[in-house]
Amino acid sequence: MTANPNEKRQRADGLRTRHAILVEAVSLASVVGLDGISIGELAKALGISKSGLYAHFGTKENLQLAVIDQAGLMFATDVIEPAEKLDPGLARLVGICEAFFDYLERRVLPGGCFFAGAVLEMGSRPGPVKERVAAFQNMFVGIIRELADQAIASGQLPANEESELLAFELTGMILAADANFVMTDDVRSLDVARRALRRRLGIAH
Amino acid sequence: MTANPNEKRQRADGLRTRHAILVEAVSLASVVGLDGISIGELAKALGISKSGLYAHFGTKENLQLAVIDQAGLMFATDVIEPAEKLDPGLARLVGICEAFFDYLERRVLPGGCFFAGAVLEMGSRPGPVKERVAAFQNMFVGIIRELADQAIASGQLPANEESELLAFELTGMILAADANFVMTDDVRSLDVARRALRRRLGIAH
DNA sequence: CCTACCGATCGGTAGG
DNA sequence: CCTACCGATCGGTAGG
Repeated sequence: MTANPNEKRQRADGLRTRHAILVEAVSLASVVGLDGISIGELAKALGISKSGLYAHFGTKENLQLAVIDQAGLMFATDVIEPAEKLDPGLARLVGICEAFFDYLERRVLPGGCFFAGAVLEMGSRPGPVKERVAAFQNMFVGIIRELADQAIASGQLPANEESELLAFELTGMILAADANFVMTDDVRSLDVARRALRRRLGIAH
Repeated sequence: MTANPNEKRQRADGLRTRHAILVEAVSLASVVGLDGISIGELAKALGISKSGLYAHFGTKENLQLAVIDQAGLMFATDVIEPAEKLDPGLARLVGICEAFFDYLERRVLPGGCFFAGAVLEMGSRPGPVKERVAAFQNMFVGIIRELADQAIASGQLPANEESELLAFELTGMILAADANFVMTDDVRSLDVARRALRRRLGIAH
């Protein structure tokens, strides 16, 4: 009755526009921050009107939540999924960290890692936006820690390693790599990160 | 001729006001970011008029530069100087990192470490503000690396340690400690940081 | 998705 | 340090 090809096209177009908005917004937010995005600036960058954005997201907060989800999707695609070809345990653990360094090197986003910035930006601002960022962060650190557990259990890492401490150190390397790369724009800072990683995990270089 | 007690009082008052402005601004910036500070909001928090702020700093950028300097002063006082009582080398290296974790635990600033946020916020925004942040970052990492070199040279750390990699790892721990503490507001996250630090440097716990 | 509009706030200035 | 003001932009809404 109500379903017709025309309506489907409209919906598909709407989704495509929505996706284009979010990709641009993630890119913008990586530079100016999640709160630094303005609807007017984003609309201008996309060549549409402000009210077009409101038609899609209603409020700025809803836009921010959608931006976090989109950034999470991109992060998963670019750094988590590539490592899933590797064996669980040490190989995949190293793979994720190296995929992150490669991700920075490819300059996917102009402001480096979206989440590194978002965690420090939103950490002291309670609310749904912070919670959404925290959920992603917990998910990521959880993966790292689980892989560390597997590496320890299988003897790929020393039995006296503690996965909680190792996960802390590795997320630290990821944050430091992002901070250094974004500050210097120099890929050699990523080589430091790669060498520190392999040395810490006792891998030949 | 022109110098009189009245003028001196005025200048001293001016400096006191300036200092009060900067302390409040550092605190505010630790939450909303260096660019997130607005002159109006800051003036309201201080109970003075916007033009009072302009009388002191002229432009927002000048205010930001002064805020960075003030934050640097506070950081030096709270985390670098306390460690200078300790012997150069390993003891002071550990001391600085632990002083940083204590600094977070005392909640000196409501948004955690000012510089951790500022580095990620300004990293991809070229200009004098970024350069001022970078200068402080380079100074701090330089101290860490120098202490690591001394610890290696004196045999307190293994001869096959590389100070560049170790400095990278320690700044990573500092960033991760800040991110976790700010996100969870849980002091136990700092215990993880302390344990990871001492384990990494081979210190008994 | 659009134009046209709202009150509030932005950084900054004039003049004291 | 103040009041009073500037043009620009903010997030958001009305009505289509």
